[in-house]
Amino acid sequence: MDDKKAQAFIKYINKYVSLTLAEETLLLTKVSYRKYLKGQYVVQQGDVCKNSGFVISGCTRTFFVNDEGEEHIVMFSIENWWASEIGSFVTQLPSDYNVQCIENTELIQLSYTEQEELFKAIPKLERFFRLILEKAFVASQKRIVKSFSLNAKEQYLQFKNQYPEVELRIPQYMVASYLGISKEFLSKIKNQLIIEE
Amino acid sequence: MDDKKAQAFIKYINKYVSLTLAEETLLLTKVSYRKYLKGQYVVQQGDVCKNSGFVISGCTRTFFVNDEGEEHIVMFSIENWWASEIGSFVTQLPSDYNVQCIENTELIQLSYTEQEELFKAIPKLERFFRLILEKAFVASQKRIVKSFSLNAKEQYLQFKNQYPEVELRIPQYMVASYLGISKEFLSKIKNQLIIEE
DNA sequence: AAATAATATTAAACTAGATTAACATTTATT
DNA sequence: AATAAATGTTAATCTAGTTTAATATTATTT
Repeated sequence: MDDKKAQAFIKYINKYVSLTLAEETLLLTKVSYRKYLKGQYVVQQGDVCKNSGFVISGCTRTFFVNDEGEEHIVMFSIENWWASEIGSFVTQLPSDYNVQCIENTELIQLSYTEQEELFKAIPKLERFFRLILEKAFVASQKRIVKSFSLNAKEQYLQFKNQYPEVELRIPQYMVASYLGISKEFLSKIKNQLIIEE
Repeated sequence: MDDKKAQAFIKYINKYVSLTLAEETLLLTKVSYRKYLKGQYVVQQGDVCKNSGFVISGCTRTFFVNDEGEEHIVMFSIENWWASEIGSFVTQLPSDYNVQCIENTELIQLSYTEQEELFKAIPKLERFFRLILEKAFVASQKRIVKSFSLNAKEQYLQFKNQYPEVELRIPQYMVASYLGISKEFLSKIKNQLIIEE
C-alpha cells in the first residue's frame, strides 16, 4: 500500500478522533491492504465477517438473497466510505449479507482480532467505532422512515439527490433492488419524470 | 428512586461491561429517576433529545408524523430496554421522532452532558454505549431486511413471535402502524390466521 | 465487424394492500 | 347503569407496484 492510500485512511479516522503520530504508525502496521476484482466477494452470506474495511477506490454492494432466491441490495459503498458488514463483524456471527465488488476495488482492512488488540493500545479507537456506528445507525433508521413515508418515485428522487455519484456508477436494476421495487417499475418512473419536465 | 430500581439499571449495564462498586456509585449519582403518566411525551419531534433512558416499568412508543399527518411507529420499549431517541441524542440535533408513554412509565435518565463527563471518569461506559449501539444497529438492519423480504402476514407473525409480551400490551392499531400496514388489513390478516387453524 | 451477454424499455394482466364507510365491541367516565 | 370515547371488524372499491413476456439498446468479447 502506498503512502497516499494510508493517508486517506488516517484522514478519515482523524475526522472523528485525533490520533497521535505514534498511534497512526501503530494502526498502519495492524491494517492490511487488498485489491479485489469486479465481481469478487469481500464477505459471503453465511460466513463470519472477519474484517472491517475502508474503501480506497471502487464500489461495493451489500445484498442478501431471500428464500425465494431474490436479491435485495441494502447499501452501496464507494471511496472514503466504511464498507463492512458491521452486524456480522461486531457479533462474529454468520453474515446475513454478501458484500460484492461491482468495480475493481481497493480496501484497507482491519481484522476483528487486531481490532480488539488495538482498542487496548489506542482507546480512542473505541470512540471512533462508536461514532461511526452512531452514523450507521442513524442512516439505517432514516431508511426505515423513508420506506414508511415515501412512495417509490419519491424514494428514487431522494436516492438520486442523496447519492448522485453512486447512481451514475451502478446499473439501474441495482438501484431498483436498493429501493425495493422492480426494475420495470423504476424504468416507468424514470420515463414519467422525463415526460413531466 | 429505590435501590431495587437502581440495581435493575446497574444489572443491565453489567451485562455488557463490568463496573466496580465505586463506578456504580458514581454512575448512580449522575442519573435521574423520573415518572411519566400514560400519554406523556419523553421527547417530541423537533426537540433535541437531552436524555438517554432506561425503562424501569411501563411502555413507550417511538413514532414520527409525516407531512400528510400520518403516524408511523418505529419501535416500542418495555421494562429493561434502552428507550432513547438515539439518533437525536448522539447528534444533539432535533429529533425526527416522538417518544410517548403508552402506559405509566418509570425511566432512569442520563443527560447528554453528564454522559460526556462520565465517559471521562468511566471509559468502560464508552464501550457500553458502543455495544448497545451495535445491537440497535443490527436490529435496525434486520427490520429493513424483513420489510424487503416478507409480506404483511409474515411480518406480523415474526413480530408476534419476537415480542409476544409487547403485542399483548398495546392496541392492535399500533401494531399495524409498527408493521407499516393499515389497521383494517391487520384485522383481516388476524381473521385469516384464525380460519387457517 | 459480428456475435454474445448484459442491461433497459414497454405494455397487458394481475395482486397485495389502501381507502372509505358503516357497524360492532370494548373500555373509560359520569 | 348509561353515555361517550376508544378500539376493532367487515366488505366494496380502488391503486401502487408486480409479474410476465416480448423487444430494444448498450457494452463486451471474439
